[in-house]
Amino acid sequence: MSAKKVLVVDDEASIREMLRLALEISEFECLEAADIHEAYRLITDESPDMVLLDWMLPGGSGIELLRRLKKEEATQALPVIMLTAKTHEDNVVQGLEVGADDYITKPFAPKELIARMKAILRRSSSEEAGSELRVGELVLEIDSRRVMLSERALEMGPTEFKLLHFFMSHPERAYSRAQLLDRVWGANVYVEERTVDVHIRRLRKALQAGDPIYADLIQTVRGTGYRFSPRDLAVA
Amino acid sequence: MSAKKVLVVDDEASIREMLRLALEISEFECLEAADIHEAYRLITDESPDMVLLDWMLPGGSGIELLRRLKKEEATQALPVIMLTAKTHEDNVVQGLEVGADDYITKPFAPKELIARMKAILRRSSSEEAGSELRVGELVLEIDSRRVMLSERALEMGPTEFKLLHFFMSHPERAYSRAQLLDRVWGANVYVEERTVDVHIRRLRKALQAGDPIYADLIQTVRGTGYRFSPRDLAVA
DNA sequence: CAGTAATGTGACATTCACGTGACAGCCTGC
DNA sequence: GCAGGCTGTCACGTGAATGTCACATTACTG
Repeated sequence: MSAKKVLVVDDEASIREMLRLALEISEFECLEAADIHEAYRLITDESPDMVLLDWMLPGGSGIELLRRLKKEEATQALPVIMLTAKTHEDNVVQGLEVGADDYITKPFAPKELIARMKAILRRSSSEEAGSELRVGELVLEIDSRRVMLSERALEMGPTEFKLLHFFMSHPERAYSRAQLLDRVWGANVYVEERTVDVHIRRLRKALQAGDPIYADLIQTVRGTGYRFSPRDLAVA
Repeated sequence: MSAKKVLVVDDEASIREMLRLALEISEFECLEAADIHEAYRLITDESPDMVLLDWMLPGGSGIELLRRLKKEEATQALPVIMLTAKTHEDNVVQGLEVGADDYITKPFAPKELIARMKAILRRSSSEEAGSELRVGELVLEIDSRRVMLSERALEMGPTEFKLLHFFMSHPERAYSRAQLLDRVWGANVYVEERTVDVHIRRLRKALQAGDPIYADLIQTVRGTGYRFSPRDLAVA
């Protein structure tokens, strides 16, 4: 994998310097911009893989840039992490609503930032893989929001679809109920953990209706949670 | 989730005391060391989940310990937060280069320290993902929570999995039943020491089901406890 | 070689996690 | 309004996992 380009947008030179250091240690290529105008130029000229964006910037707050990026087709998919000194929930919510992929409050540990960046890059690179996910005869069509099994459509609710989508994007890995709630239902939603069980049940039922073998794709990991395992399908 | 063990390394008793207080309020288990030698002993004996390390220490500065920890395979992944009174960029950079996960300058708010600790633990526990432990044909897949032996999955309960995980992370070393209870079951859990024997038995049985040779990986050290010894596998 | 302490092992009761069906509230569209 | 799909929660049943014991077996001691 070639080095990823990261654009740092912050008006304080010392912070840019610190980030450059941290990024280069982790083998990212680093671009810097001190204001929105410069940032926008670099984005179009250099097409970085990710943007680290300060909330407060001269010549317009960072969120304006974010809004602009998300409005334009070409830059919509560009991952953005907001950097903010503020901890108020409002800002976080506002940032995420406009489309930031993550936010991190100053001061932060460089390593944590790097970790989040990697997580986001991993996600975005695996998600652009076509508009459908496939496991054996099972095909999840993201755009049409349909699931096909051996040419026949499977019936399932929106939650089961999202759950299956998540599982198919993250195979061979056990997730706790809490993690699933977080990733599928979304954070700051409170529902009982056992609710996951019920939706797992519904999803299994839907898969089973298509082909009994495929229900075994979703395995229970006792004491932990669930796992989607195409690997064991071939064996069976 | 069992309480995380944190080792505090500082020569000033008052600071250790303060940290112990803060940590215990936040439900961390706290170990203390006043010098590098003691710190190193505790790290190998108690294998804490994280180290808070003072920069200036008698008998060698903290950074020397850090360097040592990062050089050795067994302790490389152990998260370290540097505590320092100095604010010079140099030190920070030096600390991060050697591999500290974060640094924090005195005086600091306990709350901030705790917050950073949690952030780092969250990361390290999820970053352990993707990795796997391997001994010969035996592969412990951490993120999928499975144990494979010669491509076939082994059946075992959660406790046996944790036990094996611990053993594979700490090979060639004998542990007493008390130590195993502490590490695998978690501190402040009271069960009979002989219970360990039973789970050892179950684990051996699971390994044996895969390949009889592999049951010998777990050796009895009479009068002491048990040892996981891949070394003797090749010999046999 | 007997005696004793330490460990192996099978069985068992209990606890606990999970599967499952039922149901009430909530939307949405008719 | 009501019909129907979707959701979250609960209660109940079941089987797995756990901890403990009793007894068998093995290793040390003198």
